[in-house]
Amino acid sequence: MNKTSKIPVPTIERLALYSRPLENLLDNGVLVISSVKLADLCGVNPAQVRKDLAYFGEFGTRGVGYDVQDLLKEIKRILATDREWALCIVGIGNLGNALVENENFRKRGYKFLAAFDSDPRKVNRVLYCGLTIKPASKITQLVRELHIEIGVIATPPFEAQKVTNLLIDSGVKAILNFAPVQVRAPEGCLVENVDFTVRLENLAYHIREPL
Amino acid sequence: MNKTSKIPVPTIERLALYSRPLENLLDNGVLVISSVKLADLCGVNPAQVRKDLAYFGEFGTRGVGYDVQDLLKEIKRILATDREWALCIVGIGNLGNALVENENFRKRGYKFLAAFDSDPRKVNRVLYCGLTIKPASKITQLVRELHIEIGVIATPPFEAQKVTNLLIDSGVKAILNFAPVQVRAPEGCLVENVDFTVRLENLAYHIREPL
DNA sequence: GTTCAATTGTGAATTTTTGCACATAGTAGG
DNA sequence: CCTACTATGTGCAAAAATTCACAATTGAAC
Repeated sequence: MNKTSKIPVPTIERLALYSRPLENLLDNGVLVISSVKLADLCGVNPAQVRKDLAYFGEFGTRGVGYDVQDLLKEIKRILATDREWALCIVGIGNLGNALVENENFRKRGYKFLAAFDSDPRKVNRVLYCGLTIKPASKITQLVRELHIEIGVIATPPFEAQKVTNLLIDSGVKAILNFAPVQVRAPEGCLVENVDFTVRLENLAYHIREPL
Repeated sequence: MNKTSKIPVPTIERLALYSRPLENLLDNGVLVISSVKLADLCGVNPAQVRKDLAYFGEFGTRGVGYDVQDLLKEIKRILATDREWALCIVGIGNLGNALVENENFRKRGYKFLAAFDSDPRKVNRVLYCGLTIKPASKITQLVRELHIEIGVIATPPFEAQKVTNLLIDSGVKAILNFAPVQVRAPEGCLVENVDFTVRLENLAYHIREPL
């Protein structure tokens, strides 16, 4: 197989999923894991695990399983999390603040190099992580100077699209949007919209009394 | 059609998606919308919109489109967002605080009735939204008393599974987990794991230099 | 009241994703 | 070296989801 051309999108999502328990296993000194056990830890089918991995190569040993350390390294290579990524965040409200201070991002190589807000009362405030909040008017200049690749949006909804356009014009390649609107990007720029209430509505649908 | 039995999971996700622009349209006095326009606003295929809606009934008028107000009402009925839901949150760090204070939840009928933390220094602190942080030891009692249906977890990862078990034993029907671990629930209880870094890794994969 | 343009609802075709089932290959014990 | 056991990698079938394409219906214009 080994054709990068037709990798299912869900496969990529699951690779990220697999890497979480693998990190734990590595920390706990587990050397080898089978597709059955890994699948169980992630709540998926074992054949799925094997097939997902097989898209990228043969990482296992028949009769044995997968070397935890090797497998984790391969997954990180595939997902490009074996390097650092330069991020910026726009909108330092409660959520924006929680995101920029989140150790979890940093630990995985996602580093916030700039934080922006359009509220003059917030500009120049120094965040716990050490960043100084810059005015939104500096977005283009700083994104270019710092070679920022991914923009994170945590503004109120009515500003999200404007900020998206600005970030894209400034050269970011992808956007992670937490504002509760579907922002649109031109061909070639990637956007992920994360809307917590969509997740809640999904839960609510499934636990509600049937119609 | 109209068989609730076999509704695709992605259809439910999209219904929530459709409701966002519909709310805007309603506010802006737009009375009618076609599947083509709605699909365009949500970045999906028009046939998809029609098929998704058709699972639940015939809400449109041929040659005309969908009445915005009616359609929104139907979607809310389907997703059970035409009622209020009782939530609690466990873990009042930066993220937990951002979630509990988030106006967006409240506006859609998701109301936090209790907030818990295991850190004695945080217990009894009063949040901006008016809630007083309670010790984790009160979870079972309060979840029962307040008839809380959905639990939101924003604890550090190593506590998430324990809290999940506790919440389920206390009677919540679903859990929205923001801790970066895959928590597991017994048969019958629903869990959504929201991991921001998975979303970032997905973006990173797609914008990275090919292997 | 006839025609035309618009738009839904849906059967059928297509594409995508998942899962089974088994040949293949490695390990361990005697 | 042979047997028994384990676990991967994958062809193929099944299932799920998406998209096409068109008949059916509506409103509007003349």
